[in-house]
This record gives sequence, C-alpha cells and structure tokens, in this order.
Amino acid sequence: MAVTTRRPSARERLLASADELFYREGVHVVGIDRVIEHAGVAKATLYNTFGSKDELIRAYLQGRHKAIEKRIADGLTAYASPREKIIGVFDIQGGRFTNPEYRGCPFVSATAEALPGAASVSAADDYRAWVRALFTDLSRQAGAPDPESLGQQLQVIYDGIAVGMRMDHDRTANLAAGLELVRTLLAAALD
Amino acid sequence: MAVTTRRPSARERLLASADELFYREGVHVVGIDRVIEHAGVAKATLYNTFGSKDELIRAYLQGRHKAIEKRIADGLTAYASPREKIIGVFDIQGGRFTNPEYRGCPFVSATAEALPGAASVSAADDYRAWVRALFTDLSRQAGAPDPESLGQQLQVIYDGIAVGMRMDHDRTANLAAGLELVRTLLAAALD
DNA sequence: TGCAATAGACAGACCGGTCTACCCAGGGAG
DNA sequence: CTCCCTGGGTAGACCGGTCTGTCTATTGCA
Repeated sequence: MAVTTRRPSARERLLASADELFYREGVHVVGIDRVIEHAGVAKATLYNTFGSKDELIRAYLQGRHKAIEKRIADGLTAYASPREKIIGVFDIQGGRFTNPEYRGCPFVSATAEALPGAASVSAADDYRAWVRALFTDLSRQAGAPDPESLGQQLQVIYDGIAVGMRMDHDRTANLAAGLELVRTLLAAALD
Repeated sequence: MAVTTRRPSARERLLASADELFYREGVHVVGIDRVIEHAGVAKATLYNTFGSKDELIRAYLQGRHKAIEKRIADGLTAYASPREKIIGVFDIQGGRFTNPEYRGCPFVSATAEALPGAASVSAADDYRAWVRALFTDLSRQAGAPDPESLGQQLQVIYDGIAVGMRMDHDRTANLAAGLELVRTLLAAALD
C-alpha cells in the first residue's frame, strides 16, 4: 500500500534548496553554486528550468507567498467571526514568528537591497497587496466603518511585529506587544 | 568674516560618500571601489582609516544613529507634554519618511542579509535599544501604567511605518494609518 | 626632510551564466 | 525481444567581470 516514493524532480529539488538557503542566509549572499550543490542538480538544469537567478528568486518568493496563503486559509477555518479571524491571522503567523528558525519576512529581506526592476520587487508587491486585501476584507466583514484604514493599520502592526521578530532578542515581548496592539485597535475601531 | 572653507578630511569624505551610496543602494550592492571613487580618496586611505569595509559600515550606521538622535532631540523641544512628544517622534520621523529619497530604515536594510557577527548587527542593536528606551521613557513620563509595554507597542508601530514606507506605493496612506494607530493607542493606554 | 595621501597594479576568491560532452532510462519500431 | 533514438539530467571547464583587501611607488605639502 506504500506509495512509490518518487524522487523529486530537479525543479522541486532546486526550489526546496533555494527556499532553505535563500531564506536562512539571504538571496544575495547565497550563490548559484551553493543552491545547485545543495539540491544535487547540475547548473545547466537550473538555467534550463528557471533561466536566471532572478527568476529562481521569484519562484522562491512565490512559493513562500503560496505557503503563507494556504497556512492562513487553513488556520482561519478555526475562527468564527471576522473579528476573531483578524486576531487569528496574528495568532497563526505568530506561531511562525516564534519559531527559532524564523529570519524575518522573506519579502522584506529579499527586497532590502534589490535593484528597482528585480523580480523580488514585483513578487513582494503581489504579496503585500494580498496581505492588505486580506486585512481590508476581514475589516469590512467585521463591520468597520472605514475598512481600508483599519486594514492598513493592521498591516502596519503586521510589518512591525515581523521586523521586531527578526531584529530583537526578546521575541516574546515583541509578539505580545503586537497582539495587545491589535486588540486595542479592534476595540477602538469596532466597538 | 567668511570662515575659511577647509576641505573635508579624507575620513569625512569617506563617511559622506558611504552614507550616500550605502543608504541609496545598499551596503552589499555598493563596493569599496565606488565609495572611494565618489569620495575622491585612495583605497589605501580607506583601509588605513577604517580597517575594513565592515568597520566602514559600522561607522556609517553609527553616523545615521547619531543624526537621528540629534534630529529627534532637537525636534522634541517644540513639544510640551510627554504625550505630545510621543506623537512628535512620529511627526519628526514622518517628515523623513515622506521624503522621496527615503529608502527605509538603514538598520533594517543593512542587517537584512548580514552574517551573524557583522558590525551592522551590533550597530542595529544599539540603535533599536535607543529607540525602545526613548519610547519607554516618554511613556513613563506620560504616566503610562506599564511603560515598558507601551514603549514596545510604539516601537512596533514605528517599525511598521518604516517598512510600509519602503515597500508600498502609497506612502501617505501608510503614514496616516501609523499616526492614527499611535493616537488610538495613546488614548487607550493613557486616558 | 618627513609624512600623509595619492594612483593603481595585483592577488585570490567568488559571482552569474554559457557551453561541451557524456550518461542513461524509456518508449516506439522493426 | 531487441535496437535505437530522444530528451532530460549530470559534471565540470570556462568566460568576463566584480569583490575585498594588500602592496608599491609616487606625489604634494608642511
């Protein structure tokens, strides 16, 4: 009954390798050679599959985006009201943030020193638009009088937590402060 | 009566060049050769003066730190109460944030892909400790029941605004959301 | 005369990307 | 069943360029 364990394709191994190395050490620091060596894939295969390092970075970020989307979509089913779902987003992501392997928002890191036209920039744009739409939609469903404004404020908190989680030593205090901030904001905007 | 316009020292020119290039394009992207060329200084002088690129980055970040400290200290004299001073920090920094040349928090950018022992990391630690102390002290003076918690929440907002300012297109909405968030938070924590 | 600063060659490593040559499993065709 | 071909993958040399950092030799000024 065991499923035949198919060896992952070269593309899958490349993406897994890029995801691990790019996130842990940074897209600029990690070179192509290390990605292919860690994936056990030839260099020509990388360039046949992705075309350039920039496109590999894009694929890596899009994978992160999809994973976050799925994690939040799955996690939010456990929360009932829109208001609880907003808290839920921070709870779900907070679980990731407290992971010792958390290295900050991959989109913030990848675009920190990116050139204007880089693939990472457009991938980050897509991600941030999705986050904002998520918060704005939930705010609207929760009956906020100005859902755009509330959504943007929630994103400010979301970003602030992620930055503090990467740069500060006391992650617990940071996350707690962010959650407290969310509760205060919701009480003021919805009650 | 004109002050004799002394030519800036090599150290000063190097720091000014590093500040401009490192901030605009990033500490990893900009190489030593561009820094010295823009400063009009020989490479050997750079290494005699700073010892390494890492130490030049540290000096660049320390200069940013001092400049922010001075700008806020000067600006805050225009605000009377501690509570107004808290708003004042965001007003003062918000003026920088809306500058079209704003490229995000230099400490966030410089440490985005830094190796664990890099000079940028310790410089960023110093800066963040100062920001937190600033917010915590003002919160205490404002009579907050839990100044540490309020200070940390203010830093979350501070970070979130900076990230949004770098990554989003609509900076005005981002800054407005952050300021609104600060007012809501202060009303809840101090009233 | 002495010292700091200069220009610039140089070293050694690494970068992204290209290219050649080879291997080998799978699937028709005979 | 066997043969052959195709196509994806592999290994790794190689390219031009850039990186940080060192060193030499020279210049200009006090």
